[in-house]
Order: sequence, then C-alpha cells, then structure tokens
Amino acid sequence: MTSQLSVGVLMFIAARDVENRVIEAMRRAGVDDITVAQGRVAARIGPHGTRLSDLAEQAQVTKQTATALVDRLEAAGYVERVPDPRDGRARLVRFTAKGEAMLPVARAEEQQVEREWEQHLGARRMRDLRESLTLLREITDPYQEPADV
Amino acid sequence: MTSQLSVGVLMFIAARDVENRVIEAMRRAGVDDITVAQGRVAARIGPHGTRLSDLAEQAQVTKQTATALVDRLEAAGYVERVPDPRDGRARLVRFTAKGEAMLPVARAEEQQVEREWEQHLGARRMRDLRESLTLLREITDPYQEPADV
DNA sequence: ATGCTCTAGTTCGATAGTCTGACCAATATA
DNA sequence: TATATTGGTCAGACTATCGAACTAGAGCAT
Repeated sequence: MTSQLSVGVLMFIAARDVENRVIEAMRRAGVDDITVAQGRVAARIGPHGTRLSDLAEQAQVTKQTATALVDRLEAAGYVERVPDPRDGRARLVRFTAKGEAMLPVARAEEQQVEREWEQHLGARRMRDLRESLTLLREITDPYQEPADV
Repeated sequence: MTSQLSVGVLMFIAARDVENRVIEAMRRAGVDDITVAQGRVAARIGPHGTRLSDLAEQAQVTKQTATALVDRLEAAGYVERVPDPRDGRARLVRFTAKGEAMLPVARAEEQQVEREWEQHLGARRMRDLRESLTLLREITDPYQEPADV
C-alpha cells in the first residue's frame, strides 16, 4: 500500500464518508428506506420540483436509472410526479410532505460533518477546501444548469 | 437548485470525475472489461498482494462484495489468488502480468487529471487540497493500515 | 493438549443500481 | 408539413451489494 494515495482516492474516501453518515443519520431518525443512490437523486430535487431528465443529468446517470430511482422514492412516499406546465411531455419530480420532512435531517448531518471537518482542518483550510472544490466543479461536472431556472 | 452545494456533494462530483476518466482511459487503451467498482478494489491491491478481507475493509464493502469483485477481476485475467504464507486460511490477491500491464494506464490518467486540476487551481491551492484531503482521511477513513505491512 | 472463540473466504439468495435498445408522444426545427 | 429532437417509460441483462450461513484455520484460555 503506497503511503501516498492519489487525490482522486482521497476525494472518494471523504465523499463516501459524508454519504454514509447522512444515510445513517436518516436511519436513526426513522427514515430507513432510502439508499445512497436514491439519496443522490433526491438531493438534486429543487424546491419547485425538478424534471426527471434534469435529475438524470445532474446525477450523471441515464434517464432509465433516474426513472427507477424516482420510482422507488415515489413508492416510498418521499416524492411525487406532477405534470410540468411548460412541457406536455415532461413531469416534475417534487417532494411530498413526507419528503420535505426528511430534508432537515439530511441537511443537519451534512452541516455537522462540515463542522467536524472544519474543526479538524481549521477554518482557513476548510474555507480553502470549499473554494477549491467549487472551482474544480467547473471542470469536473458535466452538468449545465438549465438556462431558465 | 441552491447555488451553494454542500462540500460533500462537491467532493462527490470531483471524485466521480476522476473515476470515470480513469475507466475511460483504460477503455481507450483496450481494457474495457473493468467496471468502476472493480477498479476501486483493484486500486487497493498492494505490490505483493493483498488479502481479500483487507481489500474489503479498505473499500468499505463486505467480504462477500469483495469476493464477487475479485472473482470478476480474476475471471478477466487481471488478478490471481495465491495462498498467504502467513495464514493457512487466507489468500493473497495479486495482479497477473495482464493486471500489472494495465496499472500504468490508470496511474497515467490519474496524474493527468491531477495536472489539469493543478492547472485550474494553481499550485498552491492544489498543494493545500492534497494536504487537507490527507488530513481529512484521518477522520473519514475507517480503514486502519495492517500493523505488519 | 483441549476446548472455545474468532476469523478468512466462499456460497446462497435477494434486492438495488445501472446500462443499452426500443418505443411513443410532445416539442422544436427546417 | 415533414423531419429531427427530446421527455419519460418499458424490457432485458448484467453488476454491485448485503445478510445469513458455513467450513476450516488461527488465536486464546484453561
């Protein structure tokens, strides 16, 4: 085992930790029927609903995968599909009241993780980390924000 | 869509990019039968072989998952299992010549990605990023290095 | 030395994730 | 109007992942 892991692996380890902790926190709060993959999609749903195709693009999975993941979230009662008034073909995926209720749990844990990271790294490093990651997103995220948000 | 993504999501996006790019580079080089999940395990195999249970622990998956992933890598000819001289129960998973041959491809792409990141961020930011990620690993990676490596 | 506990790796069964190909209907474009 | 593109779903197939269970080897206590 080389003592010097690549930045990609280090990044993966940290990201994995956050995801697992958020899922765990939700389990402890009684939301135990959401998987990591479902959570990745759910986390992309905007406040007024988001198209399935947009979710797929954000999560960088195929439409079919997004369909399947949303199917499960819908079956579990966290999201619903409603027609998109701007396009007769499209549907908006939005949170149900049940879904809205779980969001604060996830958000709180994310913030808890970030506080612990900041405690470990120091405020300056944490700030720099966020800035660097935000910059990196410019070249690592294929997703392009819809023009009319 | 909130304009401020959590650090966890930003981290995930960057890590995903690296993984996808490495897999793509290997595809272009003719290694088109390794999946991302298999690559995650393969990347943990040490120079003299690594125990399956160690791989599982590093990758934070169950032994069964690691077994299945190694099964596939073995079937594809990239790794082999040999007895571990230090423990009659254990096997070491090590690269075959075919597996050894693919490593430089993955490494080269990882380094190419890092160069591009450094170009985008600047040398200082990149150095800080690596340092912060290394520090974060202390609190985000449950894996403990074996005492006798 | 013996008995018990723990561990390495495998098998089985089941579920979730993921993709390609295909399809239909709505929308956009020439 | 005809054609191309797009949104979402279905079908089929493969991969990833986990819990449960099991066997054999190793570790530990007596």
